[in-house]
Amino acid sequence: MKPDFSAAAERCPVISRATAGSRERLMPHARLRDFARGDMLYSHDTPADRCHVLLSGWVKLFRVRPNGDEALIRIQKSGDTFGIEEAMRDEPYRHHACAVTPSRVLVLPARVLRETVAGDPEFAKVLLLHSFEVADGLHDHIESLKAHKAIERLAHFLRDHATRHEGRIMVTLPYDKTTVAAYLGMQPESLSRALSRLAQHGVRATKDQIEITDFDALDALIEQSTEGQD
Amino acid sequence: MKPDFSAAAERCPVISRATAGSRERLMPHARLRDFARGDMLYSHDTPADRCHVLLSGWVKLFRVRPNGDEALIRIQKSGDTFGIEEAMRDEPYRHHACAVTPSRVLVLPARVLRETVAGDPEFAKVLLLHSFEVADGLHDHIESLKAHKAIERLAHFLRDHATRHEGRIMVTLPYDKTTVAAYLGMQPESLSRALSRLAQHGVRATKDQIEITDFDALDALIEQSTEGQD
DNA sequence: CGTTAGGTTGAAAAGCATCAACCCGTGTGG
DNA sequence: CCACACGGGTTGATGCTTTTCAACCTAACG
Repeated sequence: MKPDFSAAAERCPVISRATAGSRERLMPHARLRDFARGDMLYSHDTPADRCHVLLSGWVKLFRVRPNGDEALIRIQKSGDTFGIEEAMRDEPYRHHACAVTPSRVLVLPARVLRETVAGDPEFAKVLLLHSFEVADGLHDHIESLKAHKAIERLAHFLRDHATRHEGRIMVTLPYDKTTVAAYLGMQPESLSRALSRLAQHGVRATKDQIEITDFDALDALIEQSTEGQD
Repeated sequence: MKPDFSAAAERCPVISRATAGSRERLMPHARLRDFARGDMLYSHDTPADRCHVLLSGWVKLFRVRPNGDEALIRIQKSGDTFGIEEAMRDEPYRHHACAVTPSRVLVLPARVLRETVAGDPEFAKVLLLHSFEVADGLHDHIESLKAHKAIERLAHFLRDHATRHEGRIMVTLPYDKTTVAAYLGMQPESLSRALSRLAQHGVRATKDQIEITDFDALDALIEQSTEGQD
């Protein structure tokens, strides 16, 4: 049917692994929605009547504490799914979801998701394996929050987001620095200072570009906290 | 069959919700194992040929960084399951598992688990919902690591572990303080100091007993960081 | 008894947050 | 076309939080 959908499906770790039957059951109910930066996809504690597959852009999942602070839970990239947990259980969403860049999203009714799981054991297994992968990521995130200090978490983040570009290793921050800071569990000011301190470790940060000039030096910083003395 | 098993099954969020058919398939292959404090249940990067249900005691899941530091990922209590993710995927374990108190564990071969999932769609769904609940806990943990400072995380921990006892609210730390500190993402020294500072907030800590003398005061501390000024 | 493991305490330093000022590119309205 | 305000980001000064390192305590145990 609509060409965007099948291309999108390939990138989604859930839909791309679903059987043809499940896809045919799911996709007719899929709607495509576009969100501008700052748009809310859904709100904490509202009924999870739909789940989402991110086709492009970035979406943050967060809670708001009464003092107004945001606690950033997760950041979703293209291909990621969210709202599935709550939709499967027919519960309210456990957090807010907000686009941090312009984003295109595939929206599926919760009811259809549940019916597909009920009708296709293979699809349940796909969801299960996907859920394990998400949990893996959460474990890694917890480990880094407990074991690394701010500058190391940032170094790790940069390494993960680096891309080669005409022989140079560049990092384009996927969203604004305030959000990066929240994701890494630090204040924006600390992020700014950490970034300048990384100049000593192979990172050159200019106005709106970050280049890794010495990948090994950056690596050494990351591995150092991880380096044996025995 | 063996009486321990059925009693245990009721407490386990996975097995208690499995169908009778799945239980009959699983339980004949279950073995009961006891571990002393400090015993390893399994090691990081070894083949996950079995998964575990904790019947009593406490088990920590952790990684070791080359410098010898332990990064504590999760602490499992009675009824919790671990190793399922890896066993389902036939992958190596993603962390070490070690008993922090004497522990009794139900051990199931990975093969039987996978066969049960393959044979019973309902069981896959139970696993899926369980996996969601685990992820919920990880989200909460991440939020608290990012948004709360050490003393608040400790206050929260104490509140979660408090039990009424002849009208008094007592907290018995389930395992040694070094492990509690690692779980909360702080150094043992910081835990010790945080605990004494909590004396100002309705917590009396003696030699090996902790009493919450003013539950509201403790609550106030936890909610404070969460308190609106708008 | 001496030893050891787990825990506490103190002093000093590092790390990070906070608050305020400031910078700069962008957009808006006079 | 300019003045201005605004959001995002940076910088500096300051203080709180947490770590680090060392010493010390105490209950348990051989």
